Amino acid sequence: MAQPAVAELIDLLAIAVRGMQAGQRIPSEHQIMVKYQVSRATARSAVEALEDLYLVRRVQGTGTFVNRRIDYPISQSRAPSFHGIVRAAGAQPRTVLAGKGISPAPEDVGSRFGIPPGTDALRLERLGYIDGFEACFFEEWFNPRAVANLDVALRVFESVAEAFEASGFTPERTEWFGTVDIAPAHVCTRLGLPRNHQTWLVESIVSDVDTELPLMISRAWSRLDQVRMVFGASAG
Amino acid sequence: MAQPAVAELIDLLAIAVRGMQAGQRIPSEHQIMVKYQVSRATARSAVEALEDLYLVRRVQGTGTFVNRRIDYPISQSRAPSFHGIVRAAGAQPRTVLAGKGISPAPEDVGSRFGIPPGTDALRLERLGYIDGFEACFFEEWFNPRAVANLDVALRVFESVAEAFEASGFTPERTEWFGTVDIAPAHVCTRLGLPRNHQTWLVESIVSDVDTELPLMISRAWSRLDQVRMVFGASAG
DNA sequence: GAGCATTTGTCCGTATGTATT
DNA sequence: CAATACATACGGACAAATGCT
Repeated sequence: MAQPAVAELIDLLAIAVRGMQAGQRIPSEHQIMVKYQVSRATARSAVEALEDLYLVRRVQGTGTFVNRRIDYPISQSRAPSFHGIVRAAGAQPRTVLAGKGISPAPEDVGSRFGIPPGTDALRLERLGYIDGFEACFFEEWFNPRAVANLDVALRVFESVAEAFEASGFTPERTEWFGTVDIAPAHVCTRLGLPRNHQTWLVESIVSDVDTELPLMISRAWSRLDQVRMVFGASAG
Repeated sequence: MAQPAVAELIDLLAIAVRGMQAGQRIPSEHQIMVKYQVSRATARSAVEALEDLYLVRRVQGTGTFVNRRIDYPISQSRAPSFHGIVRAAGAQPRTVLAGKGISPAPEDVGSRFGIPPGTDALRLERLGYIDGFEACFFEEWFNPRAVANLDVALRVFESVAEAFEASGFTPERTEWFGTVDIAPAHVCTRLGLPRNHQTWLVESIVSDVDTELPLMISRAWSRLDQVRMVFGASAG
């Protein structure tokens, strides 16, 4: 044969999947096995390949479903509003508080904020869902010089950006870097991933556009199968 | 058992691999099978997992070898010199011309260059190697208003950036975006990847810093197992 | 809650093909 | 040519999660 049986099967399934709607269920491994006259192992590895291409999402005991992936632009000018970006992509955002604490800021965070070593700062952990699936995990440190009552504000507003704006700030991502890396164990757990899995990693510093006061330092890990980060910048 | 046999095996192998030097050979699947008392399939899928983590590189008929991955920073200020970045990471760069042609520039390229539709422009395809392995594939369009004799210059200098500088320009990446995406078939072939494989994709516009004249528009696909792109920007 | 069928997850053994040395 | 090592494929078995009765 010109190419291995799996490759052929992957092509056929990929075409079929692309013609389906997000959330729809694809044939089970057993059905694929019978229909295409291959062994379970072959059918399985083909479906695994589709998963590697982020075309499907598999749930043990239930089935395999067509996956959707949204574009997530990251640039200087754009404020880091999870809700806004997800909605702009036509999907349903949701965030839940996954952890909270006031504790001494780590050295690198504290020096950015311009606060004495050991100063307490608010730290939030949030979990972002897209269309009901865990997609992003945020770890955020807030500058106590800027947003003393943010804890309260966050209960009213759905996004950090809105909370900032309500406090009279105009948040802007002034510094950032992004890459793909292996997520720490506790992040994998939160995102429902196996250990040592690859994720997007975006670190950013958000400052007030007028005063240049650093408002927040955040780290965000995102599932590759849920979002496609697009990093960019332009001189204009 | 607390966790599946594969997971345990992956951990053990990952630790062993991290303690080895780049290029060294790891035990064969058969040796792993015997040593850890697992089936060939289990040993194999563990090694596949190491490959997914970019820790090893497998060569049929030869063996599996410890892989090295270099950081590849992308930012506004940094000129896109493949050689410089690879050397800075302590690895051996090499580029070869993979294709060349003078043909009418596509519309999006032409409009950026400010040339009439259908104007001929130089297009280069280059293949970048890191430590002897295919790592990046570049597709570059050059502005005929800026670098008429670049074809000649490129035979003298090892990098595009140097050729520009020799022509009196100070090249700077003025606009760019980067993400991870499935590479086109011809790119996968060049990079020695199976079809429909994920790669880094970086598109950038390089302009002269003084005149703001666009010099080059390039698209670069890079193997995830060879480079770790780090995108970033800062207000300073 | 218990029981059952379905579906994916893990694991084993075996055989053959293909590329390299 | 032979040995080695990875690539592909088959078949069978059981575990774990889910959803339904």
